[in-house]
Amino acid sequence: MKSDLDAIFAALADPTRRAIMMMLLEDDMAVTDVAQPFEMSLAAVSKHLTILTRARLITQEKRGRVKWCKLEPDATRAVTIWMQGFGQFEALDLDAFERFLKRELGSGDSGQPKDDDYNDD
Amino acid sequence: MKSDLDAIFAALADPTRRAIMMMLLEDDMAVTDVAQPFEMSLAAVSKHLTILTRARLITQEKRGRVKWCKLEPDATRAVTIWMQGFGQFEALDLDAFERFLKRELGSGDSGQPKDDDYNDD
DNA sequence: TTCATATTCAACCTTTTGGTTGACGATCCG
DNA sequence: CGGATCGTCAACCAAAAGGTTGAATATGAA
Repeated sequence: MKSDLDAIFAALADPTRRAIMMMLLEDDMAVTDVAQPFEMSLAAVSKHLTILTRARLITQEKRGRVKWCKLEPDATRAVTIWMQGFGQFEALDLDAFERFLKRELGSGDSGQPKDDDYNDD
Repeated sequence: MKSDLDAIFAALADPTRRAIMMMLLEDDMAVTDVAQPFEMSLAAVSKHLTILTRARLITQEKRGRVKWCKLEPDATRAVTIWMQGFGQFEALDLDAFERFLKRELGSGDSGQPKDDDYNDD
């Protein structure tokens, strides 16, 4: 079972998808409108939107024949909490980080170490 | 030319690499020691470390025959600033986000829209 | 009904990613 | 010196990612 963070980071690793996120920051948009500024097919953009949706970074709601895309700002919370553990950031909430870390490590990822010595704190 | 964020997010999308980051949170480590808990070859882990290094999430310093890996906490700053634009986070610094966004959009990524209407605020 | 629009699906292709193995260069130790 | 250890390199491989095109499905409008 893949971690949520896998999907979220992978989704954000693509510049097209980050650009889409920024576009949606201004307003909700239909798939066709999202696609318009890009030099690629509508099908390709549709796939990008699917990836963002599966990562729960956006939601898509169909009204009539138009599918509206909107940001899901809560999704960035997991990432921000994760990131905060690493920076020497003012807003560091180490407790939240620890709790998140336990859940993340407990999810049985195949990429995880077989030995979790470094995990018991 | 690839954005820094491409490399950073891509690096963090892999659970092995995130686990490595968490291990390094506790202490600097030699490559062999980083590899020890994982069920994969030393060469594979060495590649993961190279990817983290190129993303500037860690640094590697060779002393004798041992290469020490250590976290580079500043690197997470770019991500955190980027993320903050999306969440409804207390620590939202919209100015920093806007400046970062301009630089990111200005970097001539092939994945970027040809039209930047959504960018002029 | 018929036509146009909105979006996805399916098949396909190329490049990238994440892993393997074996050989190699560098360094420490006896 | 000779042998063990540390780490990378090179060649290779399978699977996933990101794109294409053309056909299919829904819905809206005339």
